[in-house]
Amino acid sequence: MSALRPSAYAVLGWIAIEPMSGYDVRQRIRTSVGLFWNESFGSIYPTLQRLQDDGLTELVPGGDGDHPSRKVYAATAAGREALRSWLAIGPAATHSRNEFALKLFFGSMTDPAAIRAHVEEHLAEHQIALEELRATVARLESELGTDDSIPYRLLTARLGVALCETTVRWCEEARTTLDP
Amino acid sequence: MSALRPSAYAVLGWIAIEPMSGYDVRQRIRTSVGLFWNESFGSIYPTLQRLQDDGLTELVPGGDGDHPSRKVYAATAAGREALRSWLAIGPAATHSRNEFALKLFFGSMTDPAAIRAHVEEHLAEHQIALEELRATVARLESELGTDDSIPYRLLTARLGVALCETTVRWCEEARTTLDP
DNA sequence: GGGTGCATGTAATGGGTTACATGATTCT
DNA sequence: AGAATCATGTAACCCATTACATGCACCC
Repeated sequence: MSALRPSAYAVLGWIAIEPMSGYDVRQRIRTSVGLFWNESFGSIYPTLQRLQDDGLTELVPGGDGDHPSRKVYAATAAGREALRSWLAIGPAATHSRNEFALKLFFGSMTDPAAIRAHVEEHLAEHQIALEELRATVARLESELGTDDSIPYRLLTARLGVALCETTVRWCEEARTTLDP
Repeated sequence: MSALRPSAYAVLGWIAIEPMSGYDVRQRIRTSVGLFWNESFGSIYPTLQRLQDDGLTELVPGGDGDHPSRKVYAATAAGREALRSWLAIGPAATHSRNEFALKLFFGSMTDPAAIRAHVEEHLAEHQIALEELRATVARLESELGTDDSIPYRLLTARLGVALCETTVRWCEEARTTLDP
């Protein structure tokens, strides 16, 4: 029985906040910590199986019978305890694979117009992400006090906003610098 | 013959800037785009073999005979062309695995003191990274005009500085928010 | 002599992405 | 009726990390 990977805790964490399906977990990860973490279905469903086998989650009645294949998972006491101890140990170093930054770095070795286009695209993407994150922050602020998880989720969203704002500002400056 | 991965271009890119060894490539990646990309030896050496097989790099005399095992690679014309076209196509979406952000997000489910400790550690790491990046920016600014690659490397370093500054600021605010 | 840094490489493991496969439901 | 969304799952492939293995050089 090998140790659970961070991916497993990303899934378990959401289930511990609120019982939900694998499909839901994916949506939630995308729209909450999506900037910092993501999981594909091909990872989530096997992970869910593993969590079940280890007794960290359990199936609960799915509410409505609209989607018969839908399976709703909840965290067990053992699951919450596993999560608690994993969260307490120091996080592994972040390793990102930012292809945009890589291509920018080697930008002198291709067409300048191509790099300018990459910057524009990067800007557009981050402007969209920024709007979404700001909406998330506003929503979480209004939900303060309703759930213990909100303050932490808010902090994370605010980090996302701050990083996106910085990226957007940098893109706008870079656009000027790279202007032909 | 499958397509080259981004990793291969990260290696090839540095070799195209200046002929160097696999060991050098690793150092350069760490101290330049390290915040956005990293490669381990276990990835670099096989990649180098692959680049050789594809005729994108070639071995050149190593300069001094101090380290007889040292192999210095240079980019061929074909290598530069492969790099040029890869750089021009739109970068794939960034996917980061930021375990710190993940643990913060689920922070309500563990000891608050543990999360505060994570924030302190995150702050310390980014303060160090920030100093290094500022030194890099200063060095690159002094080297402007000596090489075509400098302006792009400078832009990348400035993005790193901006993101680190934002992270440091966020940590300092979070420290206050999480104060017991 | 010992520790650190330079230098190259291999092998195994493991896990995540991608693509594939299927089917129900809701909305236009 | 068709498109989009909800929903679960499998299989293969790939590749990156990790650990292992080796040896020289330099400095204290």
